[in-house]
Amino acid sequence: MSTLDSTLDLERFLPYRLNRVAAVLSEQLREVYGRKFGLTIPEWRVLATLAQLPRSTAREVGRHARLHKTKVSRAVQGLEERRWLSRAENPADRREEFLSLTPLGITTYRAIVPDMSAFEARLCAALGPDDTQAVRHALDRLEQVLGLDGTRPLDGSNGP
Amino acid sequence: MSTLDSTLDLERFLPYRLNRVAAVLSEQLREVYGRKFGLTIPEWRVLATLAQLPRSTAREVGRHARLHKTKVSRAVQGLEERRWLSRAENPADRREEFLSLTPLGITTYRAIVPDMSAFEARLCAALGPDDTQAVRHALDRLEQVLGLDGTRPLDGSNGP
DNA sequence: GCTTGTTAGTTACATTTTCAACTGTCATGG
DNA sequence: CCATGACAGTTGAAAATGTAACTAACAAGC
Repeated sequence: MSTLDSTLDLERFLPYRLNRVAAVLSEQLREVYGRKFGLTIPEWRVLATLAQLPRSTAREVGRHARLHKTKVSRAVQGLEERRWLSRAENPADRREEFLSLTPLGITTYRAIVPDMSAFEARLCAALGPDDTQAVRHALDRLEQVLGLDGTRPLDGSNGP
Repeated sequence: MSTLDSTLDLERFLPYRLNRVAAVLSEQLREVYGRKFGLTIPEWRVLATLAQLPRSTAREVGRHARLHKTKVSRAVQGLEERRWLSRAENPADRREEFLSLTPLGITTYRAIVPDMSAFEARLCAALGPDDTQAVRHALDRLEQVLGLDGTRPLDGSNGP
């Protein structure tokens, strides 16, 4: 099949395949939280992260959600404008602020979650239980190898 | 661990995990073809696709590499400016052009491929043979479920 | 020939993302 | 105290991307 000995077949190249699959899923998901709730991807991630880890700082949110600090900063602004998030300066270190979802933000989040869960459930149903498990295992390993499993130093970004 | 019953744990959410893994790989790869050769992601994909399928049209490249036609158009412009690619109008249908890599383009491609292959080889080595196989299987299934395995109608984009 | 509809590819414009420089705060060491 | 350097977060300008409208070419029916 190769025209050249040194040809790389994109269709078999793991990073490319991963990316393509992730891009399709991302796009489909954006239908849910984007079209329906007017959220950008970083905004949704910040929302979801704060629902899970209330009173995080922007830096912590970025580290957890793997968002560059500028994305976090702008997402926080957007969420704050919509009154879905509030800030509280940390008196012990006035450089940083604790971020929390407002009741309105929590309500929005709760309205989104079932859609997201349903989306994942459909995906898993299509895969079937064995292959769902296989996908999870593959991700476990990839995360370990890439140092994404939490046991890692981490530079504070996910590609800026 | 959940603060709310209706909390979605991002760390366990498949689309999010896939995305994060893909983002890290992408970022690391861009070090190779980006920093070293000044290529954008679409440019690299067009280059790789044309190395594999010479004399494709822009549309064919886009379909194969899953790039929106605007990305293909701009990538082709960029590659042409660098004299890595040339166009030849199809006389049978003057709307489309056959795209080919120039000798210079092929040289560049051949200079990149070993880096890419080495990158993948390192990844697979870190995973070990069994888990590499597991990752490939997981991707096979995901591609099937998402209709990315070539057996699909396809709308000509990968998210524009 | 002359519609009408479709397709390949480009371009214009708005939104997003990136990158670097910046502000204000903390920590350390003189 | 007051450097010096590090760090949290913000901002502006440049680059990339997404969307839609556009041009030019084909194709089918009249």
